[in-house]
Amino acid sequence: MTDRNPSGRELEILKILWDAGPSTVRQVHEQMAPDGELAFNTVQTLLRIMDDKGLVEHQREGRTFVYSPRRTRENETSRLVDKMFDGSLDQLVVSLLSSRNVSDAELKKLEQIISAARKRKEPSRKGK
Amino acid sequence: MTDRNPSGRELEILKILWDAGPSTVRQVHEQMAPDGELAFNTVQTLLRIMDDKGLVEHQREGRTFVYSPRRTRENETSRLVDKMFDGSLDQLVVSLLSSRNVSDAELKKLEQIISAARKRKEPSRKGK
DNA sequence: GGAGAAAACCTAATAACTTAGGTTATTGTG
DNA sequence: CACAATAACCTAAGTTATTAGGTTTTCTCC
Repeated sequence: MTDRNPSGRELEILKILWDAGPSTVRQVHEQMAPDGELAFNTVQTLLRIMDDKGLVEHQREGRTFVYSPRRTRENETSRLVDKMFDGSLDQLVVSLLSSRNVSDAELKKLEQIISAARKRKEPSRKGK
Repeated sequence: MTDRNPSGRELEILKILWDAGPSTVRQVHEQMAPDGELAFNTVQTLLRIMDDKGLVEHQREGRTFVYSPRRTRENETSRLVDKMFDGSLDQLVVSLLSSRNVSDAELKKLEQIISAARKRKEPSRKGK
């Protein structure tokens, strides 16, 4: 039970909580089903179960519960990369670049992100 | 039915097929459960169901079936990124860099991968 | 050809996921 | 106070996932 993965709907809810921050059942419901494709109660049940499983936690706010994700998107993604690529970030990126059309602007941004990460790493390479 | 996601075990099996190439039930079983934690029949059933769902396909080879994945790892990953990050590759990478310790060697390799992708995209243009 | 092994095929039970209806408690309003 | 609204709580039904035991088929070897 240590690390069961979130199922489809669970992931959907986690994503909403990641994007929107701590939310009430109502708020999550509105995000998931703005046109009522899903009952309020359904979302409520899902959240309660996820609470039991430790995927989210809640806090009373007056008489309503405010739910927050327990796992960060970072960790969740990391687990996925481990699962799909044995942890190889390189492989993941190669894979993504080959499967989707990435704009030059995005590539450029990526380049910057990487080089920034390298700079952050380099200067402290003396300590050991 | 168009795009249901593979569940835990299914993903595990897909990964084996991606890594090892087309395999028989026995081969998959040995990969998944070298010490018999899972029955042969279990793996066989999983593969048959995945076949029904179109996640894998099979081919007779003598009297045994050889299974191959129908979806590429690339596509599967792509779908996941869409789900978690609304398709933003940048966000994904930022996220991963923050959640794991990436070696400088790996970062360097990443840089090369990306700059190669850029070149492929705009052969006529110059880098900065 | 028959015995044994290995494979596919059939079946089923349990657990987990997904959905939502009904019930109860709280609170704000006329 | 009574009533409507809103929220949590309880329950359950239908579906999918996970697991594996039997059964039948097919091959191989003596």
